[in-house]
Amino acid sequence: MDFSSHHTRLLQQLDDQRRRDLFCDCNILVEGKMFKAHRNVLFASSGYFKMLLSQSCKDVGQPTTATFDVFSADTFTAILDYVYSGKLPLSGQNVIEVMSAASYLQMTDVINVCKMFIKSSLDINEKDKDGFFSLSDKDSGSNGCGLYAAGWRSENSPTHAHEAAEHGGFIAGYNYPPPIISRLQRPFSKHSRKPEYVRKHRRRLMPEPLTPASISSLPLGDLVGGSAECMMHDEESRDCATNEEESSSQAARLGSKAEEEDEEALTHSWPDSPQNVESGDQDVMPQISKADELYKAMPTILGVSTGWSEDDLSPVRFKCPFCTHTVKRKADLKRHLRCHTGERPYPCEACGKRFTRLEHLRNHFQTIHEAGKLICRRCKLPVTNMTGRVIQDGTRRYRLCHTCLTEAGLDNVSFDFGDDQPLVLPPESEREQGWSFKEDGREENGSDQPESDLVMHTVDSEEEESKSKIKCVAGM
DNA sequence: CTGGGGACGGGGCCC
DNA sequence: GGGGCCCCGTCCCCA
Repeated sequence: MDFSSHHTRLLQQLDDQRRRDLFCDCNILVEGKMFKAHRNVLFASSGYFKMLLSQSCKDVGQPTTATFDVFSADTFTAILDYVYSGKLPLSGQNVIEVMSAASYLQMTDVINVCKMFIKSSLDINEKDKDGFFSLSDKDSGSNGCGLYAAGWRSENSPTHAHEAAEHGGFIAGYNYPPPIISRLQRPFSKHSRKPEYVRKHRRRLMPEPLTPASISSLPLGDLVGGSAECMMHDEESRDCATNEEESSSQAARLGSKAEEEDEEALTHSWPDSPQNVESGDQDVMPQISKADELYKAMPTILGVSTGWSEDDLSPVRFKCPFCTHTVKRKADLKRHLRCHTGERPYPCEACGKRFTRLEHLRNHFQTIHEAGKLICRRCKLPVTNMTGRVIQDGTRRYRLCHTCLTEAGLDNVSFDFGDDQPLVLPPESEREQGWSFKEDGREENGSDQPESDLVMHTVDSEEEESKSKIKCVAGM
């Protein structure tokens, strides 16, 4: 007896009943469009509905009606289809809104799949050596469109994979329970005006990108608007190309890898794109480069012809797929993408704080840990080693003039910061744990050879001090 | 409560 | 393309 297909058939039956409006006891009104569903199915699929239906459980005999205005009917259609089929039709155009809606509805597995879709589309995550799922053009047919399946996955779910292949997409399988998303990336940028929540809490959020809960609290328009606009030139991508063999193999690999890596991946950085992405949007990006691989993996990042203008003689600008921002250079786009991915490849060895750029790290280190500013922190007057001293306060260093030292009662304290006395770094466990970034296959965080190993150089004379620079042993 | 300053993020652009 | 510099905007802290 084939037990493994039982739940599949059961789900198909329920889906059939839903489509025929049989035994539906829950009405969901989205943007004026009425959806019928079974409350027990919704209850089991969504934390939101679980709460909603729990509160209205006394009225079991009466149909429950829920109204949503925070996402579109199309989005809810995709989600409802997923609930009743385990297959999630994702594309670059709907993934953000689906993820946002899933966050609102507290459907963690859907969020996971969306997150993986985005991550794979970005292809920033290091291509796993043993074949971790990556949505390259080759996989997705240069369209960023895939058919994901999550949940209800049997141990050997060839049915889904096969169906996905038939749909021209591919399958991402999950086993229940899906891992809890701990972090998501911020799909905002300076130019797609950040929601008030993000702007107000940016500093607090920076070490940890948005959580699903926080995303759900964000205005949907901010999530959707930029994305939708950015995907406008993705018309040709609507046709999901097929690659059955790849789809199946990817699905199989993903099924085994996704669950164990998902949580980790969320807290990891998204290192640079893989080296072996093959096909791409050759019409737009004929050159093969590291950045191209990223763009190929996210085919909506394309050169956008904006025409010639007085201010900009360059006929092509590169458009961010997550916001309306365009840049002249691909390298600038690559840099810009970090503000969406949350990638922070440059950790401060002193305090663990991570930065998107080496220059930011350098500035931070010089300012915070190297007492690089030759001004008295207290009176703001210029200070030299002759007129003041360096004070070490934890991992912070700053300068005080002799006057302020006296006033602070620190004039008799010995501050002997010789060259042989490096900044005392906090234990690894106490440092801020953020992204663990890999580049060129080298572990950075917690490894013996970090990418940017900052070495403190304390000098005596100003002349030497001016020469004192942060030494980035590797990567510089 | 408010204004100033520090720290930081991000864009433009040069080398 | 990467590194770096400059500039500006935002947020937070503190007086």
